[in-house]
Amino acid sequence: MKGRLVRKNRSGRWLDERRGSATSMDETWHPTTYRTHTLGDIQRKGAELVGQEVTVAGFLHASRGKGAICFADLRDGTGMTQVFAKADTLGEDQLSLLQGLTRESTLTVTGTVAQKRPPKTKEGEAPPPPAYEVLASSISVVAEAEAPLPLGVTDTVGVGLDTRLDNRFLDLRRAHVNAMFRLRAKVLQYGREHLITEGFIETHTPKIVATATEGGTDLFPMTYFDTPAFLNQSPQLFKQLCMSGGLERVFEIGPAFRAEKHDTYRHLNEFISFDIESSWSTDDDVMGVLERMLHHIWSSVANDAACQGHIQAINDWRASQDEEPIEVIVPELPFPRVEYDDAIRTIKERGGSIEWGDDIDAENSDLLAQGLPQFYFIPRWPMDLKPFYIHHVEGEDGSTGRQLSRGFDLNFGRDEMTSGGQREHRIDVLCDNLRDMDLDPEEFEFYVAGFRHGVPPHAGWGLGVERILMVLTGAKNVRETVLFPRDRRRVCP
RNA sequence: GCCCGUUUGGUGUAGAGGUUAUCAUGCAGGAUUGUCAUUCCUGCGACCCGGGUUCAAUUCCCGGAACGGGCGCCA
Repeated sequence: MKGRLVRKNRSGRWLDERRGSATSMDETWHPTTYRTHTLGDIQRKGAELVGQEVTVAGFLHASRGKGAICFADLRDGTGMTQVFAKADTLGEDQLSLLQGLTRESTLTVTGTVAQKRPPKTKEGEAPPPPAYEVLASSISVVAEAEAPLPLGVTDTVGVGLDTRLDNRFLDLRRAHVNAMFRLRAKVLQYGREHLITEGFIETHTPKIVATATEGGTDLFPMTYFDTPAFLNQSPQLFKQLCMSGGLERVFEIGPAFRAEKHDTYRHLNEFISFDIESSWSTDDDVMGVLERMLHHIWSSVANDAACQGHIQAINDWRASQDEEPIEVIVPELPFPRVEYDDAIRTIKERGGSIEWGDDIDAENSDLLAQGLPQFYFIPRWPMDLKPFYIHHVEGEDGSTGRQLSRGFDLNFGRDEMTSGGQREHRIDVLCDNLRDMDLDPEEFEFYVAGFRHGVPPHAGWGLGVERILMVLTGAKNVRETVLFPRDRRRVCP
């Protein structure tokens, strides 16, 4: 954070003039029809720009001064810059236009870059590092904002989540909210980057499907021309067909739809699933892929200057809400593995009410997570808790003598991040599994057929992108991590 | 699907069976200012809907709607 350009706000903290910086130093910036420089540029390259004429554009963040001069803070996705206006350089008409402009209006400003006069500081307090401003010679109002705003972008008052989501476009203009989605893009970028280095290729499978549920959840029905169809709950069956097709290692980042009427901090009816499938692999092999990928994401975020800016924006906000700052702690490899058998024993020892063969609910997960501050795997679940496509090895029995599976979960604290496993590639076992779970192999013919003419053993997993973002950003509600979340009640906007 | 809770200006809140309904933010107007989410003055703006109890309901009761939270299930 050396050399940050900061200033103080009313609560006495220094604000980062470059906060929300979108462009890393190594990215290439091309001027557009509307601007020669971003506002972040003015601060970063201010020293060399002094005296030069620039055109900048952005939202009117705040304006001060109704007399002979006016200070207008302009904000774009890369930072903030103050515009200084006085009648003798801007002209009476344009000055009063600027002074009367509503907050959040968009405008372009042409003027000369200058170093700001330093703010008054209390005795003994160090002045902030130099910052730069634009001395306006002309302005052009692009789109005036109606007042009052349904949600004050700079207001100190709190705003309910529902109000925020109803007016998401304004909510997104707030630095810490904007930062969330820039971080989201980075997480996907680094995840993708890692899988490509391990030889995975990106695929897309259909979201409109004819088959009924593969179990465990309800689907959204729809009409596909004259045929009944559904929105897919997971790319599972299709990525397995890719294995049969010899694509070897695939990944997919795409939407999944579940029609469950849940109403919790961690569920959505449309979410982004980050899936992989890998041939000639076991559950243990793909757990390795997962932990290496998460490690890469975390260490990359920790070493990315833009990400640090986003984290800082979130922490500035958290400080104003009296919340502890978040920290990017790179998880150690390998992640702990707590087999289901051991998990049940540990939960019982800690006073949890659970029996072998039960799913591990949220309360019991809290007990299990004690002493596990980071990600941890739970491998080797009972076969009858896992879907029909999960593989098992005869003779691998739990402490009660019941068949174990090659399915695993990855948790963080009480929350499940990932579900995965080695898949059943033996067609006879697969069909038995379907029948055991009261599913009709006939209905899954398109899938079962993929196992009839040779198939490699394979394994994979599906990771909830939103839940990973919650861990990274400290968001307490999954809706915070989605631009336009779809939950039980919300389909608009 | 089950359980619990909330609903007061644009936004976030305080509060009481009879109030001029609190505060902040915002908005409008004015004064001031090389300011720093400026400061000061003046003004504007609200009790979710329907029914009941009562002399009187925004306040109590019932129902509805919207929203929030927890559980189950999952990512």
